[in-house]
Amino acid sequence: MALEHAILVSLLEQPGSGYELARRFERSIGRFWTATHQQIYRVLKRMEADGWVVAEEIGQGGRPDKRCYSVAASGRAALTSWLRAPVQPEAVRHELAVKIRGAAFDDAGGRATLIAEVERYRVTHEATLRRYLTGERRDFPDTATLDVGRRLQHTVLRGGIAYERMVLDWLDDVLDTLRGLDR
Amino acid sequence: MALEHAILVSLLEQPGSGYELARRFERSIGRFWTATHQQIYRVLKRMEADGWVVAEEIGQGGRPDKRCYSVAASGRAALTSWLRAPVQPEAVRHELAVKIRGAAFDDAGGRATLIAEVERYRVTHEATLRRYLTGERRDFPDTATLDVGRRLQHTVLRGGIAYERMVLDWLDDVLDTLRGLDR
DNA sequence: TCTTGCTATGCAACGAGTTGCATAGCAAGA
DNA sequence: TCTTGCTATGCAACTCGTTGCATAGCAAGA
Repeated sequence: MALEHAILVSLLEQPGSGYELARRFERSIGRFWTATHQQIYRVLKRMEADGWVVAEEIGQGGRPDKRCYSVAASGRAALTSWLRAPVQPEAVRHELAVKIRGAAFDDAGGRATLIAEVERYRVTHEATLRRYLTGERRDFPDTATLDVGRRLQHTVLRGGIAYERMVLDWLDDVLDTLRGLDR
Repeated sequence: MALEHAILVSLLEQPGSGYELARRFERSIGRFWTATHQQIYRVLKRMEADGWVVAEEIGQGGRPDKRCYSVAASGRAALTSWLRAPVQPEAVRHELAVKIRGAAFDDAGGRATLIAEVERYRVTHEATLRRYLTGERRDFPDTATLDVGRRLQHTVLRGGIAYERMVLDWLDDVLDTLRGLDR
């Protein structure tokens, strides 16, 4: 029941179409709330029916019309009351941790495969960290002069950076452990 | 499609009933894969129908029978092939991050409420970290003499500890930022 | 020219996860 | 004695999320 709220925040930061939202979820918002375009379109429909957002039809000659959404008063009210409600505890789903414990029940060959997978996984997290750091330099060059919204965005990004650094350190630990088992 | 595999790992570490599994998911496994008892019972039924696990009925005089599950050969084979398959990228869902960015669209009163929420949230993560550290001292006192399974369990626990420490540091950062906005 | 890929939206079917409720006996404490 | 809480399992209804597919025109490069 929270994709609505992520969409409201994104639309308040910048109105846009379902397609544009889907791309933002791949980049910015999707760092901490993933969603596919099908999900976004479906939820936008419901939000429009509930009067949380309003759409402006934009014809584009030939192509399907683009529906540019922005937040209505009742959507903003819904967001406010959600913002003030208690934070729910996270539902953790960490597949890799399950696989690592499962590695006790595989043989050395299987563990070698897992080591290769962890290395690949590590590369993607390295790339994510680099992307975050590049974005930080680009979007938040001067910390002193930021408005409220930008300061909050920067704090969330710092959280992403801290997370990626922690993951990379832990993956090194995991690789050491896995390599130590069959040697 | 992955709760099955978390259950297989847990049953290989120690056979048990649906109820016992549910309690393990609250404590140990649930640190990185949450599941309710309803989900676990339903999936166990399916796994039994597929021949992945076998149940031993244990009458207990009066109470409903306890069904003690253990992993069958085909379940173990299914786990092995899953262990060797590529690790899926995590689907991140971090409600608090959405609320922090949303705080730009609330007033000082709303942000004060959020600060109180973040403080409460921080207390729960402090408690989690303490629980992990206590468990580490209890279950892994002597690192040198551990078998394969225990070493892997310890590595996963170290990941949990690193995660909680990172979260606590970040929450301090978040609190500083939020408090700085309306002062 | 042909193919690939991008913008832009959407349906249908399925699988995963949540919530509320129900049963039922035993044990411990107020 | 009465209530609360634990062990132990489960159904039904619902919402959330994923996967596969479909349309349709334009732009860029092989």
